[in-house]
Amino acid sequence: MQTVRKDIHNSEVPVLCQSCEARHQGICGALSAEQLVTLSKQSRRVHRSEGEELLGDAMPITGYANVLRGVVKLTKVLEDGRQQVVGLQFAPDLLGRPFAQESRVSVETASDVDLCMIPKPALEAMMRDSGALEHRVMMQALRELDEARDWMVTLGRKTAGEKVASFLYLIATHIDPSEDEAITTFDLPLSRADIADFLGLTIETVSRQISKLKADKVIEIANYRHVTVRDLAQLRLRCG
Amino acid sequence: MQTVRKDIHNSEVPVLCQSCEARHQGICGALSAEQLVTLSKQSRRVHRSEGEELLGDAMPITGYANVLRGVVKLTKVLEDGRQQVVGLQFAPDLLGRPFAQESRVSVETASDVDLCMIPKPALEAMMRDSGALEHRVMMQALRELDEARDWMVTLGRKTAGEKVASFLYLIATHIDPSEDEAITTFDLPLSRADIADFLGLTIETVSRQISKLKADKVIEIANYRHVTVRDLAQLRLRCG
DNA sequence: CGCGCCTTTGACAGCGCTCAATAGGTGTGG
DNA sequence: CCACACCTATTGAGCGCTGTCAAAGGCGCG
Repeated sequence: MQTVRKDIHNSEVPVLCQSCEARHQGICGALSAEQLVTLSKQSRRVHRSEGEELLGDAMPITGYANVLRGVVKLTKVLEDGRQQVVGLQFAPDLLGRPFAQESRVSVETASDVDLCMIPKPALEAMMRDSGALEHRVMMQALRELDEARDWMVTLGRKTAGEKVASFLYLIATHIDPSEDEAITTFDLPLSRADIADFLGLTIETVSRQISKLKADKVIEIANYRHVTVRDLAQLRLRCG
Repeated sequence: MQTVRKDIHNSEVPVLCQSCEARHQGICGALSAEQLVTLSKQSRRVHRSEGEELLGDAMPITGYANVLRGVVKLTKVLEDGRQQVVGLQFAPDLLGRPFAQESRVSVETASDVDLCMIPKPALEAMMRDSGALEHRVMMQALRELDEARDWMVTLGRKTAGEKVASFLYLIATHIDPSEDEAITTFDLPLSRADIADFLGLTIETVSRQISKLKADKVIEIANYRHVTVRDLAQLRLRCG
């Protein structure tokens, strides 16, 4: 006769969560089946198309959301309109600045995305109950801090060529959360304008640098968006 | 007869901690007198002079430290020597990337500093016991993340003049943790080289922009380091 | 097929970097 | 007390990278 461990028995895991990535690598991995049921009752999956604003800067935060598929960008804008992308969120990241009353960034979809929306009180109550959950949220915040600091070096000290190479390398290593290694062919989840705002450049400079990488046979590009990395080592080298 | 609340009765607070800023605004504010005693037994106050390296990049982390006075800079270096300051820590910030095995930044004193060193196992054990402590550490990490993202806008989208104004404004509002408002006269805690590495500029450009602010009567400078802000509104305006 | 949007490419200008010389402040020794 | 050295900061000249402005090319969609 087979032993059944309660916490992984699928009949106790909400249908919504059964094939969900956030339950493994994401924050829901810190929850028991029981907690998962409680949380899933208040959550709902939604789809958002490319270019939608999920939350504006200085808007009150009403909830959190797990990214299940796609890419979400966090941006800040200066008064005169200059824009900077300050973060990219991939599955299974949690969206939403924990414990903040209002957003300090604008949150927009960079591609089509699937989200699992969680009301703010629901997740925060569960964080108070479960140290393990709060710990996992903290670990994500710390990882985001590491990534932000890595990117500050790129923004402050790299040339345009190095910035574009760094961006392509980042996407190659982050686009598919299930892969540990970099993948060498993928669709860019960002427009040239978004890439420029992420790198602190203009679209023209981004375009020129991409063309140079193409001319140097480091990458190939079809239909503006579909990238094949022909020489990953060379791309890595050009990151500075 | 006076009521004595145990948790604030000074005779129970370790001597080391009695006049310590970290006990109020810093992470130690989350601790009971009893926990404070436990932690203080394993901690020690130390002084470090300007320009000392506290921890190298990729070095194993042996402990945490509260900044009690002075400024500490976190830097990253590219292989060819280009350097970027990715964070500044003022009192009563906690130094040390929580739960990391090794450092991802180089930690150096930017000025003379006083620190309260805490062994890694001691603080982490107490975080496991005290959700309130872990929560406070998390809140600091989230604040640092907010600050890093603010700075990404400065690095990616501001002109040299705006960068220097932003730096001076940051120092005016952060140098003295006891002041809520910006203070208008202070000593720069960073050399021109450090400022340049923080702003992603060269020392020459930093110098030129400071001279311009001086010529425009926005600030005055004595002895290279002592700054008086003559027109704070104008300085704010020039931050972009 | 024609229109609109995104991207690419080109010409030119300007901001910030590089290289170099000068100025100012600090510390030491005569 | 001053002369000198050393270090940091300032100032200047020239150039190159990246931004600006403009036009053309490519893809999707009606």
